[in-house]
Amino acid sequence: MATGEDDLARVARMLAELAPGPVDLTGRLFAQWCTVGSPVGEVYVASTDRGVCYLRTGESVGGDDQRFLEQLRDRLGRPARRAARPPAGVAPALRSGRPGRLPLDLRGLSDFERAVLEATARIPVGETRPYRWVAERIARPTAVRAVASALGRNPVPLLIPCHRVTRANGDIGGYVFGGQVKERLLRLEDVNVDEVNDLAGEHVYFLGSDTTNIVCFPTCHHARRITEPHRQGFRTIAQARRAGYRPCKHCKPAELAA
DNA sequence: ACGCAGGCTCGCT
DNA sequence: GAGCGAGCCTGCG
Repeated sequence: MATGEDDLARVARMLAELAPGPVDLTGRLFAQWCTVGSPVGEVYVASTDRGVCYLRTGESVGGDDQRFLEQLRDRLGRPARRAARPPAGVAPALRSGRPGRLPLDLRGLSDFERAVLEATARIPVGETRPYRWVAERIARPTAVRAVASALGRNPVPLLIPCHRVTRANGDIGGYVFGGQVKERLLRLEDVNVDEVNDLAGEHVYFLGSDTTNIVCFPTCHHARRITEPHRQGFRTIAQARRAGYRPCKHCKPAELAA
């Protein structure tokens, strides 16, 4: 619980920041929150004047406004007021699964955490990537578990699509809101979860086309267009390379060119 | 051969 | 500097 003194100090600092120009005081001092529909039911969304800063599903807080507000306070450390509507763009972003240029306020996170979230945000709707892929994209190829930890602290799930990051062995992996919600989200995005599982059962983690000699992650949009007779499965990228394939430039199943 | 549980390890906070 | 995993790997049954 923050004390009155903490709040006063905070207000003083914020007022100092305000000095330069005319602004909406209320917008600067208070975060705002409201609920909005999403593919997995009502979600609570909080935002500051800089963008969305926190999101929880109604389910995850038992539909209890107070529980959401406690969690928000832990994340934000400043007061929040209820708003009638979410910031512009939030509802479409949730509906489409594409945050696009929706402003997010990720202050308070480490550089590492922000890098993880930024890389994750680039995974297209309907596709998945392994934790290792995210680690490679942020130039920390061995920090796979730290990536997982960072995603576990994602303050804005759904908007930053951490549900699209799955385990290398084909398992769906964990999720803030539970594995079942993760799977539901992926199915709603038309990820063929069953096919991915079937392939993993045969230790196939990559798909290539023998007409183009390109290998992809199985959920890559390009992989899904490979016609049956030309589909080749691979267990590793090294194996695919030995067979004369190169990694897809869209899904980038291997960062290290060779 | 395969699914599973346990142990282990590695960066980050 | 210790603790902590939304993972990974291995060995067993």
